Amino acid sequence: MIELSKAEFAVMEALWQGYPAKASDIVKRLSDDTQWHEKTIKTLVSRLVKKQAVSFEKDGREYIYTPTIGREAYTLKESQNFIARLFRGRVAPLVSGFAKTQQLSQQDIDELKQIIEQWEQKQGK
Amino acid sequence: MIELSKAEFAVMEALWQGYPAKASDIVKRLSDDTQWHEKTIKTLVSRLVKKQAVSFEKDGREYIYTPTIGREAYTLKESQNFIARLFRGRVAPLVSGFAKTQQLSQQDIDELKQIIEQWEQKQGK
DNA sequence: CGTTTTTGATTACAGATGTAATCTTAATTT
DNA sequence: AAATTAAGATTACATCTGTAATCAAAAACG
Repeated sequence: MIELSKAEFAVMEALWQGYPAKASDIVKRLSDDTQWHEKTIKTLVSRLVKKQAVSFEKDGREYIYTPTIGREAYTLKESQNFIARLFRGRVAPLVSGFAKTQQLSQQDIDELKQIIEQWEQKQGK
Repeated sequence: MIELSKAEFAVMEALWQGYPAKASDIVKRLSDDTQWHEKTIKTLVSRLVKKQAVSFEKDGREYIYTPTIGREAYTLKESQNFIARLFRGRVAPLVSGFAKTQQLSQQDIDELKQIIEQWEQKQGK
């Protein structure tokens, strides 16, 4: 699986916001959230290309970048890994921690209920 | 917050299994799960001491190690960070990903239901 | 056309990480 | 007592990460 560092992930977020995108677009988007130097961002983009998380097409001397992986797919993989490592693959303990420390909102609860409902539908139960 | 690398976390897991514990105990426990060399494990323990995730008492020339942070507290912090970074702080999207890819068990569902129930009790609703 | 700017490529460099090996010193064994 | 072993301390070293600076080449500007 493609592994991204935190900084690389932040760059992916900027790209996922809209693609294909030029380096300058990515830089612009990231300026809103970070103080990263343009050079830093370009280094990160290069590393993403090398890791094949991002592909590019040439347009004159500029490159037009596109993510090769979707945000959903990536975050799901990461979540699975995380949950496997910390909670032996089960999601409930994580949610439980949030509950115990009052970090669940009404919205979370509503969504969880819906997830459960759909799950039960699918189980034909 | 104390930051642990993956390898360091694995060592903490071994220590959390039972403490205070001698280095040799930790090594023994980890042999079940990993192929790490004893030297490697001791290096990791030293780094944990340096990071103050672990403290020790001398007993002759051996050290007796104790974690300074609990597993629950640490994994909660990590989870918060993770969820903040990937899902803007909300757990439901993560659970939703698991649901979509059939990674929720009946047990997960039961536990989630219980969490919800308790949450609603607390909200006095 | 020469100069400045801009783009990506290459190089830099310190700290973290994985994964030990070597060193020092004290304990154990013979 | 001499030799071996074992514990932690120190050193090692490649790779990854964060964070750029410098370089080469092409484009835009004057």
